[in-house]
Amino acid sequence: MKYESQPIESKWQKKWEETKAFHAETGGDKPKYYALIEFPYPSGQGLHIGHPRPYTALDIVARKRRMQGYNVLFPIGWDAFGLPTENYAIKTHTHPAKVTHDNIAHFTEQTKAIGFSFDWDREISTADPEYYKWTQWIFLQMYKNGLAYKQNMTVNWCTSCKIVLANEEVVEGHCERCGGEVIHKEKSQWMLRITKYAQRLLDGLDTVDYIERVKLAERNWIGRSEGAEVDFETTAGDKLRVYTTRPDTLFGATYMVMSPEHPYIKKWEDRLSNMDAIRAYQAEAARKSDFERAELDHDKTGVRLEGVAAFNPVTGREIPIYISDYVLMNYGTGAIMAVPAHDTRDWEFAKKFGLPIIEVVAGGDVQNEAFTDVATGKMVNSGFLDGMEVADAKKAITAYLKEKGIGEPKVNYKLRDWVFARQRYWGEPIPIVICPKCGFVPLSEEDLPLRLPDVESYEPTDNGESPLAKVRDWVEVTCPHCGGPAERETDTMPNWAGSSWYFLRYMDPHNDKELASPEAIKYWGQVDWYNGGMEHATLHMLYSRFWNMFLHDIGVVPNDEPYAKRTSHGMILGENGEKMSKSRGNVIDPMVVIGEYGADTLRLYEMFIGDFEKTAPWSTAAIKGCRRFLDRVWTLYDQVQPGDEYGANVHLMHETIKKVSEDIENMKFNTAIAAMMALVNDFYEKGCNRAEYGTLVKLLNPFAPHITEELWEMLGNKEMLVFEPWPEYDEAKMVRDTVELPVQVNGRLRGTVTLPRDVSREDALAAALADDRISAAIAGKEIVKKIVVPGKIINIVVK
RNA sequence: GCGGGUAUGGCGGAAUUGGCAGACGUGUUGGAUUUAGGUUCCAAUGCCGCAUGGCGUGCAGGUUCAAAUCCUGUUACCCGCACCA
Repeated sequence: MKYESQPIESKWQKKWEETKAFHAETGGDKPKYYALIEFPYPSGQGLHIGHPRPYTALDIVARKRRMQGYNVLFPIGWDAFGLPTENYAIKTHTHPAKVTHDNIAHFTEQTKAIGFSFDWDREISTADPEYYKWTQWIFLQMYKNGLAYKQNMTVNWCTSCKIVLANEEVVEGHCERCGGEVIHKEKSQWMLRITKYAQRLLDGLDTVDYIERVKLAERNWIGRSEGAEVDFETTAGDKLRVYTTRPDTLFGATYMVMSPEHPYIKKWEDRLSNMDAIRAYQAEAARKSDFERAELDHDKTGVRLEGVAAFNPVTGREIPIYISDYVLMNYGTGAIMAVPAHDTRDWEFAKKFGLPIIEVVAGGDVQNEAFTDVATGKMVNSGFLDGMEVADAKKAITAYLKEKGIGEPKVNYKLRDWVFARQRYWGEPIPIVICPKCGFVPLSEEDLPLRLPDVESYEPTDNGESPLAKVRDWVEVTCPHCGGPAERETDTMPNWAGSSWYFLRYMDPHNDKELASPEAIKYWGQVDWYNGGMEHATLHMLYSRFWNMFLHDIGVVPNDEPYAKRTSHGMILGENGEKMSKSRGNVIDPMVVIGEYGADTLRLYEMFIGDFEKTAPWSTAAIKGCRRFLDRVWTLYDQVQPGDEYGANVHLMHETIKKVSEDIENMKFNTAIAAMMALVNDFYEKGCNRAEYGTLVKLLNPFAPHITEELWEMLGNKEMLVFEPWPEYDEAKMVRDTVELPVQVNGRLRGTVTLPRDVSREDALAAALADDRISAAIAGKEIVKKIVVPGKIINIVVK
């Protein structure tokens, strides 16, 4: 009988669905296990060939855990709000809700065809009012706790999407989504105070099991630095405060630079004689996009303030003040002390403007290049710091500044507050009313969800207002506080909102009283294994950890950290090694692959394609090998001999069980499959019995669940394979009686000898010397050294 | 510029407490089956050489009985972040 994937796959998918084989009940005696994949954005293109890679990987883990006796939660849902859907809706004049509904239906059908063991009873969608009710609820709690605030600020404005972007969404001065140019714009925006959690987000990384590159990406993004804030007295009679990580170089500060947006410019207006030039520079800086700033690379520009200067607090010397756009208003204090001898940017600026460069750390040639090495070098030209190492000088100067009241130690973070508003329709409405009398008034919790109104047009407005602003009968409300006329907030939440807490909703998805019951939250606890793309290491991961920490603080969740373990998969590239895209014409459709080879082959190949963590090019040739392997497993059934215990293959059986079991835990899916292939090759050579074949079927089940269920049934089993116990191995049974030892002469392989496992060193050596090839290789030479590594190798050194 | 990663046959990739380099798959070649193609099966397959043998893990050194693996230097490519003081 020939292996035909299609009827087998339909049969078992139907059976799993009918018996609710993968439904997870909250509670019970079994230990719990929560495996999570990043829920997909249901785009119009349908499932991408990249989706099944991480899904299959965690499906393997989930299926193995069930066989190991765990109560497994492996849920699926839809990250349904977002811009592409809205843009498609505009283009086709279809309601985004309809577009989303259709896309989800399409994704569901495709996803189900691959045979993942998701609990479909827990399916969620972030665009469902029953879901976003709780997204809004969390926002209200943040508002009440002072973590949500509205502020007029410079924002990243995508000129193409007509939308404000978070810093995280700007890539090289361009919109992450559409590639349009991003410029700066003043706008009043809702913000979330993630910076308040900067240190906790950093410290928490020490308590979780994330792959190192994810931790690194998060640490770099948070960007903690230690230094000091120092006050410089000015000729205006006030003090200009700077932040520096190198207080040790204070004696070398020969000028100061303020950001063009620094408020002191307004304050000093009357004293400044060159306000025209200053204003012109400010206007120029404001107009510049991030992209233009990056393009200019390191060509420094600036204007000197005429009329106000500062005094170096340790030398007492008068030093000039400049404004320049290389100093950013939103980091530190918006002003710096410039030490050209020991900072590359300051050095470039000083060279261009002819400013003095004073060496304070010996070891470099500061007239030719800034010397920034802090590990070597001693302090010079620095008064009481002279002769000290940099590290000691830092401590000494910081203590001195504190004592004199001119500075103090300070920690800074690159992390910025989260711009939590989009001028778009297809997102969660922000549940706030703006009242002329009472200011911001949050909706009461009973009024949630605040539903999106039905509208005719979703076009963004040219002035940057949300399309919701045009829906007057929705916007105009009475103030919940004073009863007077008021308006709703018309901005919506960014689409990171819904995904920041979805792992909690899965625990109790149909609860209409709470975001999830305390019992469910307590039972499922942390996500045990969360896998997702590297591109989310700094965005989604930080946002959702932040929300979870907040929910922990207000007593909703028991754990500070939501994810116990985080791993990341590599992208699947086109056959030509380039990223898959329509324009490159190298797109592989997973549904076509399933039609040709079956879902089990697709799953197997995506796991076999290479190291799970690395990118891998698709190969139409190589996938055939996986289908061939399944054909061979299928055909082998007819040759199975009777036998309830492992027979001739007993050593290899235990070795393979160990290898597959461990490889799954270490995400080495490719070598797990290779081991099973080698086992099947061995079966074809030596034959196999029922016990051996049954174990192969079990080991292969998480990878290729349909064919293995069918074979399991053919073997006469009544129960589904899904809950069969995972095979166990015994190290003792892996030991063979004899070992084959390689024999080297002078480090070169000259032969092998087969010896009893526990042979003595002397006997092993004697056997090696008795070998014809070995004796020929050492003939007429003096043996200098004999090395015998038991069980590994023999090496004879001759001269 | 800073941070991280990678480099192994024609191709994807194995092998890391230093111990037979190239598992597994693909591709290729030859053979069997077949009217033929496809499928399946058998054999070979790192490179040079008829062969004994020699050479081989980006490159150049080093440590060691023994190095893809450790050390020093260097090159190329990929991915983050990017004027963060």
